[in-house]
Amino acid sequence: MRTGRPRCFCKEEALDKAMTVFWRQGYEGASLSDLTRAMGINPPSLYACFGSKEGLFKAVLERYDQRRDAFMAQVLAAPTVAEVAQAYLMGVAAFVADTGARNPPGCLMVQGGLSGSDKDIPEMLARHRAEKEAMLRARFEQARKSGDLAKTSDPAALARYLMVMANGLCVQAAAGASEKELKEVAVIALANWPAMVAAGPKKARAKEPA
Amino acid sequence: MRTGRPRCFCKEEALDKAMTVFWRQGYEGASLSDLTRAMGINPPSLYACFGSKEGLFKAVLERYDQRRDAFMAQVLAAPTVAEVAQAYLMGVAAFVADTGARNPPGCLMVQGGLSGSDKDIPEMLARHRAEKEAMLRARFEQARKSGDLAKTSDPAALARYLMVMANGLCVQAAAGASEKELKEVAVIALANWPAMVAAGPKKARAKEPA
DNA sequence: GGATATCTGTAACGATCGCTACAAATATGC
DNA sequence: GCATATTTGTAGCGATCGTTACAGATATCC
Repeated sequence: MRTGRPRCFCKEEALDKAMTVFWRQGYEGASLSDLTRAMGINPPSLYACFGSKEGLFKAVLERYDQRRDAFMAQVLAAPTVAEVAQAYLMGVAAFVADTGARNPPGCLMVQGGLSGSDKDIPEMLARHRAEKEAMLRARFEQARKSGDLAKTSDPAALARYLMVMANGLCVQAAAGASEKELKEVAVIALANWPAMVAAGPKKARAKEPA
Repeated sequence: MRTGRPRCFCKEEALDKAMTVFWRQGYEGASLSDLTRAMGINPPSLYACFGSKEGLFKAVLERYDQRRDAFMAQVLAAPTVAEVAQAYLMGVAAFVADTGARNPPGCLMVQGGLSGSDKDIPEMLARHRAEKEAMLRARFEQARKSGDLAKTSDPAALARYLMVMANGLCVQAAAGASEKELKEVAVIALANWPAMVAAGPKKARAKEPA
């Protein structure tokens, strides 16, 4: 066992407390005093454990990812692409609406900071979002090989479409939309999914004038 | 004419300079020194003209709205709901991708601040976004009365769907997505629009487990 | 029971935050 | 020309920012 005075707080609990602050107020909007107050510790403990505010945010983000990994695995395990899409969008809609009051509405990877005085945090969050998108894309590419998805379809664009929907749901949730309202949107987005992936998106229409 | 020493800067130009700072860095990420440096004026001039940082942001947001009013009017004037949807999403995709380098990528109403240390700015931006959504909803309600949209369809949900897409495109654009990538997503979102609005979204599916 | 190592709370660091007091500068009204 | 009104640049306000020095507290090692 390690020598020295032991830590007086639970690292995981402290990260959860910090997560809700970053989630609700964003990276720049969360001050050190906000964080230490919520975590129930003093600045030196925070810095000894996490190094800096940005280090704390990284640790929070990793914990956030861990929590969502189970959800993503469940989504990707769905047997058909249509069911993957449905599980993903309906799951996101349920998650980002503040159902249990355990978390703020929206998503840390969006609320955390789309912009800021420097680009570190926005880029970090963008990388994490891109990672989720890559998972969906890989699943769709696999489906195209196995024949579940038409050869003419574009797995990358379909994955991006789902991510755009998910991020849009986050924005709407942060503004106070209800789970019912978000699921109505998800249903619309999914309504024609089977027909769409069977035929593939009509690429020609992308060249029409906006 | 007014007495006293005249102003040395153009209010509109100053607002445009401030707009790009708020757009790129968000409300909280934009410091007074960032703003005054970009605007080419000193703090007292800013405060005499706009009252406060929040006052400046409000003025910037109003100017932003004015710029987008022409676009919204053009969208709403499209003859059919399908063309309204297409004009809106393709127009947004073109706008939020940093085409001309005249503006930062994304949308001020999203990048400006989804979260923050206090809720004033996020709520202000949410109201402005809701205003655009209300315009689309009114257009769809009118279309339902005139028969362009099926009686079984839900104008509010359709308008919300378009807003979710638009906001999602903003998030993706802020992370560096190209206009081509965004338009591919828009095309997917629009691909089945005519069939959808003819039949109306199937409400029953909203009650399926996520 | 020291010696050592780590964590704790207090208290404060320099830098920056949003904002403003003040006097010089520059216009109009008469 | 003189009084009045408004804007300008300088310079700095109190508050808060993220961060850390320091000494006391509490554990293990031997």
